[in-house]
Amino acid sequence: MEYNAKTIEKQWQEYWVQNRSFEPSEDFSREKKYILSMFPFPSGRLHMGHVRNYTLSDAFARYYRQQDFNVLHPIGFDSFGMPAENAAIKNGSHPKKWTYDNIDYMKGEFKSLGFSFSKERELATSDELYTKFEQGFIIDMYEKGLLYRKKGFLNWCPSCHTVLANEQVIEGSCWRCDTGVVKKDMNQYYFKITKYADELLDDLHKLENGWPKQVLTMQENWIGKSNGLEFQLRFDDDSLAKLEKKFDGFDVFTTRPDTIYGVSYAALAPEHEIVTYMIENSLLDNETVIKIKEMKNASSIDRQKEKSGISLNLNVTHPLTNKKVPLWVANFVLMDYGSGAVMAVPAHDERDFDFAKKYDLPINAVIKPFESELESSKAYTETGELFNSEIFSGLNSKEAQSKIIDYFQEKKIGKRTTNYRLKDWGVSRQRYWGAPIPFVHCDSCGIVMEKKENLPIALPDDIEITGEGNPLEKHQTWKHCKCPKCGEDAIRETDTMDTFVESSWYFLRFCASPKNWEKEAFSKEQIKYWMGVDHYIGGIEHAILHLLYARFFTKVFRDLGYLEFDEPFEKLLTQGMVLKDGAKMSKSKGNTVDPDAIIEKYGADTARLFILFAAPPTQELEWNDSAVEGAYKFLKRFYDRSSHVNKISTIPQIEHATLSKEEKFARKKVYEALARAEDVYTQKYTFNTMIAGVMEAMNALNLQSNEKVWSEGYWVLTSIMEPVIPHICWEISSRCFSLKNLTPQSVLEEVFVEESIILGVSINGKSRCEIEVAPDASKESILEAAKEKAQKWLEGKTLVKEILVPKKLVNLVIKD
RNA sequence: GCGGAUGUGGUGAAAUUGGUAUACACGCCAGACUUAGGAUCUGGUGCCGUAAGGUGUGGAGGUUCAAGUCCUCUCAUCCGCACCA
Repeated sequence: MEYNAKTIEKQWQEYWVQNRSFEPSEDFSREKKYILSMFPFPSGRLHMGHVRNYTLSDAFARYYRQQDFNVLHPIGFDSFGMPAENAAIKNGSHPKKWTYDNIDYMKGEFKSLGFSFSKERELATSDELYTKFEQGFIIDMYEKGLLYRKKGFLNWCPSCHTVLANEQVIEGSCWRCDTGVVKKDMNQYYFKITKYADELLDDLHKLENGWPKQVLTMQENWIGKSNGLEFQLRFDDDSLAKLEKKFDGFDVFTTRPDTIYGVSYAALAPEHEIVTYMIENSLLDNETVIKIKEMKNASSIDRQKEKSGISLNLNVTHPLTNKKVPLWVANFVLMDYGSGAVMAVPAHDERDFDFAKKYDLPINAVIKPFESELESSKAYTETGELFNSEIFSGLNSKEAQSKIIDYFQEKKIGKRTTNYRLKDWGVSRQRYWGAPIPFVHCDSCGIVMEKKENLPIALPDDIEITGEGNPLEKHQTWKHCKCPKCGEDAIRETDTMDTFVESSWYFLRFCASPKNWEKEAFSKEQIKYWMGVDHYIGGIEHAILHLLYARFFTKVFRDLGYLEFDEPFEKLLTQGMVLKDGAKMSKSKGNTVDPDAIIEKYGADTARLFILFAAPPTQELEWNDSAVEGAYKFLKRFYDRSSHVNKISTIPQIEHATLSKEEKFARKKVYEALARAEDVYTQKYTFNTMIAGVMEAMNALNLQSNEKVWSEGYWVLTSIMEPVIPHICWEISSRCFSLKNLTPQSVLEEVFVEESIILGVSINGKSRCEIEVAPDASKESILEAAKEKAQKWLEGKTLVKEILVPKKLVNLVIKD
C-alpha cells in the first residue's frame, strides 16, 4: 500500500474539525487534564521551536484523551508587542492588520500539523475583549495598591524617544538604532511584585516535584534574598554643617556585620539623593561634579570596567567606635540595590579592597582564618575569627554576625533586615501596540481610574507610526476625554502595558467557557475545575520573567478573591532548543528549516515523529535531514505492513502457549512497548525511547507472519503512536479497527513469562559467556551450569566467591 | 566570581534498585532485486587484533564480587545571574 501523507492528513484534519474532536466538555464531573503550551507571538510563520513545543503538548493532550480524561488543550496568540510596530515602520502595514494576518496564517499551520487545539477557545491578547478584562484587573490592582506610579531611572533611547526594556539594550546601545542608551528619570507604573517576594521564593518548594531544578534555582537567584544588618551612618558635626543639616546620615546594608570594625570608608552611589542635593546646591567643586556626572552617564558596561570614585570631603562616624570615616562617591555602588550606599571593609571585600588600593584608603583587617595566616595582598572574604573588634574579638564570624546584629537592635542603632534583588515590575511602555493603561490625568483629581463600564479603552486605528515617540501621545483626539470623577476635561494615559501582563493570566482565560466569553473573564467554578495546569510546556527562555510574573498574578488574583490556589503550573517541561549545524536556528545565520516545507515534502506525521524521536524533550535537538528521511521511511513501512492486519473491532484473543518462538517474541515486544509508553506519558517524557520500543516491536512483528499477532500488534501500536503520529494512526485505525483501539490498552502480563532465561556469566566482573536456564532453576543448578560453561577460565584457579543476581547474571570470583 | 547542567561509537542517542555498556535510528560497508536508484529488501558495523584475547562511557583516584551509574579530586563545554554590599 502506498503511503500518501498529504491525502491522509487533509482528510483527518477535516474530520477532526467537523466532529469538534478537540473541544473540552463542560461536564465537570469528569476527570480533567489541562495541557498547555506557551502561546506564540504571531511573528508570521511557525519555526521549528514552535513545532517542537506544540508536538509535545499535543502528544500529552491526545494521550489523555485516549485515557478518557476531559482535556483542555487551548492555544492563543501573545499578539501585542514591538515587532508589529517595527513591521509598520518598515513596510507601512498597520500593526493590527499585520498581526491578524499573521494569526490567520499560523492557524493554518497549526491545522496542517494536526495539533489538537480547541478551536472554540482560540484568542489573541490584542482582542478588545481581552483588553477589556485585563484593564479591569489593572483597576482592581491599583485599588489594592499593587500598582503604583513613581519616578524611576529608565533606559532611554535619545534617538527613538522611547523607553527601552533591559532586554532591548544591547551592550549599552539601542537594539534598533545603536544609539547609546542613557538613564532617564521618568514617571512609570510599577506592579508591587516585591510585596510577594517572600511568598514567590517560599512557594518554589511546592514546585520541587514538578518543575526542573534549573528553573527553580534561576527564580531563586532572581529573587535574590539576603539577610543582614541595616543601620544608619551619621554625619559628624562638620559634615552636618556643610550639608546645612538637610541630612542626618544615610542607611547602609551589610550581610557581613562581623566585619564592622574593619569599616574604613563609606560610599554612595552617584545617583544618591545626598549627592544630588550637593550638586544642586553647589556644595561641590566643578571637577567633582564633572566626575560624578561622568559616572552617572557611563553605560553599565563602562561602569563595570574599572572602579572609580571621588571624595565628598564629608565624614560619618562609625556606629560602634565613633571614629571618623570618610565618605566617597563610588561607581560600583548601585542605586537600585539596598539603599544605594555601603559601608566599606576593604580588608574583607574585593570591591572595597580594589577601591581602597586605588585611592590609598586604610585597610583594617578584623577577621583571620582559623588555621592560617592572613595575607595582606588581597581581601580575605571567607569567615574566620574576629580580632581588633572590641568585645566581639575572638568570636567566629557566624556567632559574631548574630551577636552584632543583636547589639545594634538593643542599642536601637540598627536592625536585622532582608534585602531582595527582585525589584518592582515596571510595566508602562511608551508604545502604541499594547493594552492601554486605563487611567486618566485630571487637573483637579489627579490620576483617576476609568469606570469599569467604559472598558475596554481600545486603541485608535488611525495612527501614524514613525518609530519616534509614542503614537498615542501624538494622536490628535484619542487622548482627550472627560474625567470619570469630576466630568471635566482630562487626558488619557498614553502609556501602554508591557506584554508580559497579557501572558500573566491567559491560562486563566482559557478556562472560561466560550458561552460566557463576552460576559466574564472566567468564573470561579471554571477555574476551580480546570486549574492548575497539569502540564505546562515551553522554552527555557521564559524560566524567569514570564513564569515569575504568572506566579505573581496568580497570587494577586487569589488575594483579590478570584481563585483559591497559590501556584498555576503543576508540572513544567522546558524543552531544549532546535539546532542546525550546531547553532540555534535563526534567520540571520541562515540555518533555518521551514516547517511548511517539511510538511509539503513528507507530511506532518514525519515532522512530529522526527522531533520526538531525535532527542529527549529537555535536550537540544539537532536537525538532521537524513534522520527526517528515516522517520519518513518508518512511516511508509508502518503503513505498508498494515496490510497484514485483519479488520476487527475488538482485540484478538490469542492462545500464547501455542505460538512459535518468533510469535511469542513479537507479542512480548509489543507489550513491552506499551508498558514503556505508560511510563513515558506520565513520568519520564522520553518519547524517543517510547518510539524506539515501538520500532523494536515492529521489527519483531516482521520476523513472523501470524495474522492474529499482527492484528493485535497493530491494535496496540497504533494506539501508542496516535499521540505522536495521529493522522496515519487514525487512518489505519479507522480502516482496520473502526477507531475502537484509540482507548486505554492494558498490558498482558502472560507474554512476559519466559520458558528459559539467559544469564550472563562473568569472572571477576568481566563478562565471559552465557548460560540458558529454566526460570525456576535452583541457585545450585545455575551456579553449577555457570561453572561448567566457564570451565576454561577457572582451570588452575581458586574459586573464592559465587554470586547470583536473579534473572541477570552469575559472577565467579577467582584467585591464582 | 556565584549558581545550574552536560560529557557514552563516525552521528542523534539507550541503559529500574550498582548487575552482560552502546537498545532504536542515522551514516557507512557488503549483498539481493533492478534499464536505473537518492526506491525496497537482507546481512555486517565501538576500538586494536587473522584469532585467542585485549580494551572501552572526558581525565585521575576510591568504595564494591561488580561502577556509565555511588564517593573525592580534576578537565572541558553549554546555560543563567553577575560590582547585589
